[in-house]
Amino acid sequence: MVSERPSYLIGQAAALSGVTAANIRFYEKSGLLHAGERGTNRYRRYDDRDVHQLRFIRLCRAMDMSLDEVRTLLGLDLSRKADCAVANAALEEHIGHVNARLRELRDLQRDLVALRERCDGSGPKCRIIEALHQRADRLSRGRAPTRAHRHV
Amino acid sequence: MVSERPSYLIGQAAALSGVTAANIRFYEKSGLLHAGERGTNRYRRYDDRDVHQLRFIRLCRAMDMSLDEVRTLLGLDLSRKADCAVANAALEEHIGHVNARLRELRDLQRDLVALRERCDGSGPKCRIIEALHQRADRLSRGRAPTRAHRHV
DNA sequence: GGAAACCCTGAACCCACTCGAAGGTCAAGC
DNA sequence: GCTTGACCTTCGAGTGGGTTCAGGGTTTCC
Repeated sequence: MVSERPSYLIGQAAALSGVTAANIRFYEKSGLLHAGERGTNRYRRYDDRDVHQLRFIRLCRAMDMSLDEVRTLLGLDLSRKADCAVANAALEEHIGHVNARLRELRDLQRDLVALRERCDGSGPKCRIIEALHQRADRLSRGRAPTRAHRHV
Repeated sequence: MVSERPSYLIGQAAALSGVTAANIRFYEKSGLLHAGERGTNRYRRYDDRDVHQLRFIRLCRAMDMSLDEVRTLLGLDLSRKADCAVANAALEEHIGHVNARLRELRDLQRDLVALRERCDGSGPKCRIIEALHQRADRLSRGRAPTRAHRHV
């Protein structure tokens, strides 16, 4: 009896990696996961390296990288100097995105909490909505672009 | 000569509100903005209240509310006590979302910076990608749901 | 041999936009 | 009166990163 490398069906790979089966198929279609050979039935088969790769993708996604960024990282060769520089640059840029988003969210958070404290439930009008409308009026003066978000 | 209320074409309303013309049409189709009457040509016409409403929507969107949340707020009557409670609850929930997202991003930020400091450009392998892969392995032990994000 | 639990594909749907094509309207200038 | 160019109209499709569904095939267990 030959000891074979473990081979998983998509559901098992999903359970092991934390990526849903539907999403695994989606990643395959998107070129992030190589479409390996299938069994006699046409079921997909995965091994430990695939599961690792799925976890890697999940980690990057949890870090808010786009699938394009993940694709780039997956294509890098760890032992090449040039590729290391690429990874560095990608990371640097990504940290910039996250920082920007973090600043936005912190400002937003401050605004929201200030808003909440305006409404004590008494008074003839809802102060919250009133405040929002006043804010909208002030928005009129200094006009800014609608979309401030980057991909993160 | 009768003094008429100002009436804007969609492009002017866009310039005044900071919402693109295409987006204004989209909001109308989505039921956030009432489709008013049109002129003899079939051009949309807007007045100052419409522009205000657009700014209000833009503000809420900048606060990362979903269009559904904005629709709710727009449907509220400022002078009704019950509606004020609704606004309060919506805001409370929204603050919760933003807080959760903020926590995630802060953790992420810490991780990314720690990652960056691992790579000094020397050594035979890229430490960044290596570290990411190790992290992916550790991810294996404690499995978590793929999607941690809410709408914000 | 029948039911439950798994797998397959392809397509539709989600959100919040964004863009393009193809055509209608209007004011200014020659 | 005609052209030019800047507006406006509608409709349809595309984006990213998935999720869900319909309509099947396969495997496993009792």
